[in-house]
Amino acid sequence: MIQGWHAIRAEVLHRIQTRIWAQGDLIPTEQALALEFGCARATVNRALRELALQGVLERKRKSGTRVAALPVRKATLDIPVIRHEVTSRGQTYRFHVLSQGLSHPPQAVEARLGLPKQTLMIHLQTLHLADGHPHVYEDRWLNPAILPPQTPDFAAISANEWLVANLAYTTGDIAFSAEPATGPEAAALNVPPATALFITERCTWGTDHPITWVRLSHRPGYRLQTLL
Amino acid sequence: MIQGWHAIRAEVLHRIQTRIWAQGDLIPTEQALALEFGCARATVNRALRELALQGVLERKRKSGTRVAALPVRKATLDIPVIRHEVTSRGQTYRFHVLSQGLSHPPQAVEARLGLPKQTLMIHLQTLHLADGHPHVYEDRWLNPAILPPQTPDFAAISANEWLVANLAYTTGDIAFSAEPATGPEAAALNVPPATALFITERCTWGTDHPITWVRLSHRPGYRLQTLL
DNA sequence: GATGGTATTATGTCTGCACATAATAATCCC
DNA sequence: GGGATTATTATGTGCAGACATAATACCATC
Repeated sequence: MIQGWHAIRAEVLHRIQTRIWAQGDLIPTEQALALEFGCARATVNRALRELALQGVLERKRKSGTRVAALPVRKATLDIPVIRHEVTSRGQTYRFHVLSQGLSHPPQAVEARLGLPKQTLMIHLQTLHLADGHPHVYEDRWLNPAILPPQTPDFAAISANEWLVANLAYTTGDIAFSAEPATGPEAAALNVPPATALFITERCTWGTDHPITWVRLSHRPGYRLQTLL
Repeated sequence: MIQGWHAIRAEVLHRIQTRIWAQGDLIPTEQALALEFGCARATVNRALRELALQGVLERKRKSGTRVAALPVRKATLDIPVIRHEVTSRGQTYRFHVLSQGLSHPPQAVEARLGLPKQTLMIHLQTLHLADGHPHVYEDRWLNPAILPPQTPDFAAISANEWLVANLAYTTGDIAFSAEPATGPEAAALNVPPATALFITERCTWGTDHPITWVRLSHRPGYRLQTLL
């Protein structure tokens, strides 16, 4: 006897893996499965919903549920605060603000954040260190409009942490790429120019205003990893 | 009057954003919220569960639900089949198998897949093209034990697609990094040696056997992007 | 005071039922 | 035949109530 939505999910997955239900096939209705498994429809629904979220099944009202034909696998990445990423590996964390100032961001940044031209923004360049070694070079543009009258001391608390602590829950997007180290990056990370660096680029918006654009250049050897 | 779990989720998020419930705070119990919103506890549960999945809330039995103090943002990436990635941008897709053979994988690959030493594996090197231009260079090791007696023709169907079509639903892990182009990569992608390349490395297991190890070297300029 | 059992509590899950909604199939009318 | 209307159907969501489970708080005992 199968019970619990976990078990049902497992059973359905099993039937897919063993091709009892092949890719593209329509599987029985929730009703039918509930009857077969001897449980309520809600329980079957819970299991199937989970699998649909994962990309294994495709569901449509009235049409029914089918096994995804060309499954787009979904991987979930955790984006931790840098300090956590470092200390969770048992390393000590420090950071230096390399430069801080008010200036006009490059056009690309303005455009990405949807700001009018010639907006003055806070420009921060920070080096994050793990066990004293360069770990990440951070290049950040920050919308001054979202800061309190008394600008926080970003030498004491990193901009990243100040933001997550003070602007809870924002939307945004994130992109990963590989790029050759520019001059400042190479100097900060202490690597030869044009070294292959893993780049994280993030844009963040609040409910009404753009907040920040940040580009993280990770030390060589950095890997972003997750389970499928 | 608030109704629907979507609305409840939005309301809770709003209260967090406006600091009615600050970070680290315990929020009211499902009971209490259900009473306040005039709905069933199950509905509140649905909304809170969703937010917990997203990393906004942390829930523990008996302790209650609290706003995540240092939120680990979770980003979901779609890992499409390469052909889809290309054609969905309106480009034409082709691929060439550069080499195919049976040999001993490097020790690192054996170890990652948990195979005994000196196992013979199928080694495939493939170049994927978008509009005729190199898009991804693929270096794959494939466990022959999982193939049918009659080895499929990987010149006709890419190994990637053959696998998703024939071995539905597997587990595995995936890692992203930046590395300088090696000789074969540079040659295949037609870029100077040591160019910064975005690398995807994936390991896949079936229920009992390891299946494949694959390393994808993306053309310069490639970005992996998602919403937060 | 330390230790181990017990009560309490908030979330996790399940059941059965109901209605809503979207998409398809069937039908009717011109 | 063609187009608009009406059923049908499978999933989406809701409710009220129940028991399970994990974690904590409390208390009795040694």
